[in-house]
Amino acid sequence: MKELDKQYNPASVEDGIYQFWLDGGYFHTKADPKKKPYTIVMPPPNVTGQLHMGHAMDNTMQDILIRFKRMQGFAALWVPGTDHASIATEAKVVEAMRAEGLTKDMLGRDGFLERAWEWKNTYGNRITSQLKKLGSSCDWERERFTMDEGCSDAVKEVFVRLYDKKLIYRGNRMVNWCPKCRTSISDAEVEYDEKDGNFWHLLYTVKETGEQLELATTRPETMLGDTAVAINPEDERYSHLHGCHVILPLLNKEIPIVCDEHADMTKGTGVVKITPAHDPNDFEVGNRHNLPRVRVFTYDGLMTGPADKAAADELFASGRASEGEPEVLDCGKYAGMTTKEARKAILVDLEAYGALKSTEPLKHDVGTCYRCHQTIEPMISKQWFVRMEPLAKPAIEAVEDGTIRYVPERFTKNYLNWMNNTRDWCISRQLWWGHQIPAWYCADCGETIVAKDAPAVCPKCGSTHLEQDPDTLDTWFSSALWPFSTLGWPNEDSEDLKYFYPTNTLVTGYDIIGFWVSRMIFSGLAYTGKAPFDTVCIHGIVRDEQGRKMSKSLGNGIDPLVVIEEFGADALRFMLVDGSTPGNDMRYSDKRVMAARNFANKLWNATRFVLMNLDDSFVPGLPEELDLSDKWVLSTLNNVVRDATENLEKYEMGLAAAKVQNFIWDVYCDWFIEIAKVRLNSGDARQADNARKVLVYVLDQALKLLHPFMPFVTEKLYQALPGSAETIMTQDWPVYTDAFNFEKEESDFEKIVALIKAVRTVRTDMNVHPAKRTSFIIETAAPDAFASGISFLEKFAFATEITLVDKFEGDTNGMVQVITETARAFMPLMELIDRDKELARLNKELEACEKNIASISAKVNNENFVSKAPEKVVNDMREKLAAALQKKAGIEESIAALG
RNA sequence: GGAAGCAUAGCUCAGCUGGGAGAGCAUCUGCCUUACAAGCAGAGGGUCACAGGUUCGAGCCCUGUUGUUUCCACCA
Repeated sequence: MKELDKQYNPASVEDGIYQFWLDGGYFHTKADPKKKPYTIVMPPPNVTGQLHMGHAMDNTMQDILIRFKRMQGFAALWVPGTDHASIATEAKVVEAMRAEGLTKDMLGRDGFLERAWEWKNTYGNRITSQLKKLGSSCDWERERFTMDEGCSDAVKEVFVRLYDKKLIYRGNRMVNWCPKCRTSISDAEVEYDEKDGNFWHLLYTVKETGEQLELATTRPETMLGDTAVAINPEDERYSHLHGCHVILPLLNKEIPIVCDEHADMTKGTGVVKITPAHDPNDFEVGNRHNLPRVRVFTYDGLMTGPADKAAADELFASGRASEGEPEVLDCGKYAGMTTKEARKAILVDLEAYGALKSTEPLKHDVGTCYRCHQTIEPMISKQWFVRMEPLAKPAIEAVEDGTIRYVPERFTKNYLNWMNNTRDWCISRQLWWGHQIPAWYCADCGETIVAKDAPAVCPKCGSTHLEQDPDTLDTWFSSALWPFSTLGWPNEDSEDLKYFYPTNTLVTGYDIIGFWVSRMIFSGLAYTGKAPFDTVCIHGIVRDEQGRKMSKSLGNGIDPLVVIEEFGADALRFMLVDGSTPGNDMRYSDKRVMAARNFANKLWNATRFVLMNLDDSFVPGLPEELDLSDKWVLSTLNNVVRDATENLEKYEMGLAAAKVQNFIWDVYCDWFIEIAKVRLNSGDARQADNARKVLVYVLDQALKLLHPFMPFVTEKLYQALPGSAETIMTQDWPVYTDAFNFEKEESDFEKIVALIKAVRTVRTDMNVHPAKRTSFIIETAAPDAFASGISFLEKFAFATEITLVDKFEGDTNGMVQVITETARAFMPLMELIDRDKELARLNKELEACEKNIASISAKVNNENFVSKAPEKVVNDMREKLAAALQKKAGIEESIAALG
């Protein structure tokens, strides 16, 4: 038999095993009419990314499910791929260029894209090669990229379809603008950080009455763009001002006082300044009251100046300004300042003007860009939007009617909340890296043409002066299509699409339900007519040992690759699921990785032991006769098979892992192997062979149960077993069978175990050295059970000869007595201990036993309990009472004998 | 402002449709027992956050309170 090292060294075998799997093509799955499909699409990591603990957990869970289903006989497909991550990647490429003194403008679009693709080709495989280290059994032959040809085609197809249905439109709307990334971002991409700020109380003079109207703002620099102040129509304090005007300080410009619900009477003075071009709420107010929109910031986050104004004026003069285009103010002395500088300067001037009443410190949340954490500026900008309302409706229904199920269920609410409140989705980005919007504008007649391919001439005027929209689409626009764009859509005839779609399980973190999950759901329903998956399995995030989020800025991230290198991928994987609950966050812990590593080593050594006991003549299979321990271990295994399978089917991976581990360590290693040694060393060749057969059989099954969790070590060990196939990956998942349902033997064996444990406890208590063995007399009402376990008792209870009696009548003098619920053992050990101590021990046991009896009888004697509790519960309780009474009697007799 | 999660042993966490509180780590005591010291055999350690309620019976269900984390919305 093959020799194994004394310690398992994962680093030396994992890469080889992974290569073996790749070479064997075991990850590749094709449409197979004989099998049922099971499909997972991997949430595509960013090409810019490096594997972090979140990926490790996410992919471990997916791999567990895929390996489990594959072994169950499904055509299990796991589609891997990467996301182009427009903003993140573009930022990285720009950064790399800056090091060479280059800018985007210097390279131009084509030159920049060339660089970006180069970058992608160089670094884009990093994350996928890292996923391989983890053991991910994805079908790499189907690896996709959101900007590959197929995905790009799907994107264009969707864009054109939505445009034709008027579900995509272009217009001047309020968007979140990141001046640093120089692009719009969607509402979902804005993160709110709490920052220290001020509440500045300003005074605007009412033109008609001359009174000073007080209002408060956190952003005084926007006042140059104010085109009204609002009061609530119900507010009696200001009813006399309806129809009046105020003089905007610094600009000395007359702007109206308007009545609008937006002005909240309970807040501040109830007066609010209205800047339609730079605040989402003010934008709405502006629309309601037809207020002019005056833009005072440039798209770089500077105050607008004469050139900006001139450009805008020219646009208006040309008659080409689109509807809703804002006017631009020349901010004069503030022009060119950053908003921060402008704020300072304006405050100084307001104070000098007498318009600054007071300053009040205030902590408030400021919207920042999720990528660069620059403060975002709400700006009016001409962008493309997806009309969400009609798309959201079916997506809500699909979850409400159970077509799609969230696990754990509570995330349904999270999703529905998102879907019910979603606003139109801004999908255009002022970036170059991504899917360029398939819209062309006619330079001659202004016509917009939306098509998958570039039109040769303008269909309206025949002009050839067509220019494609320079913007690209939000990254999530393409990842929303991922479950079907990766399977061949929009080609409806695609075999893969027909067979593998809809997919089954989506595994992802709760943090991207809004970003991604919801968009896949409405997209799948809208374009394929089908929900893209039936189950969304949501997991939490991995935190550091102190419970903090792992983040770059804290520098507390733990590199999974380093952990894998030291402890093995299996250990990391096991740690990430063992003892975890679906949807809950978990903490990374070195100690727990080590515990998992130790478990792998334990399994390794158990297998080593089994193999050491085999020779070339060994024939695997179950023996014809099974002894008590065989039946016990098979029965226990059988239960674990049933329970772990059930757990996996319910996505309870943590429970499944714990049960399998418990079986392997506590049942198989600690008891069955030890017990099998009796037969192995008995000198009885037939008995020894029986033991070998059961050892190998159970080990084989256990390896299969553990394989989804710890693929590497189980593969390595499986291959070392005699009679094993070439890989464990494609072996049948163990199934529950009535043939192994040995309830009686299980219970008999447990009686013996109870006695052994009791004897061990007493001996440890009394400091009896293991080498000291004694004869044994066992008094029991269940002699059959103990008779078949004599050899076990000899070994584990340190017995020399064992006598079984119904009732021990001999001299108990000098006997230590060990009492369980089903037996009473007498061991001549008295010379080793002191009688008073022994008496104290027995009395203590008696006390515990009596306490136990009291609590059980309280129940059994309670008429309400007996009449209302289920019969089984009552019977169980009665049995427990009987057993406890028996034990008590035993202890009492022992005490009497001593006394 | 709305919603959700969490609170169980010293630490980190499990605990199924309600039926006598569990694991790992840590601690203490013995063991180099022929697979494994990354191990083996034992032991100690819990008012299941608090207060009510439902129930024969509550860690689990309901209400409230406190602490904590997160998501969404708002923030003139």
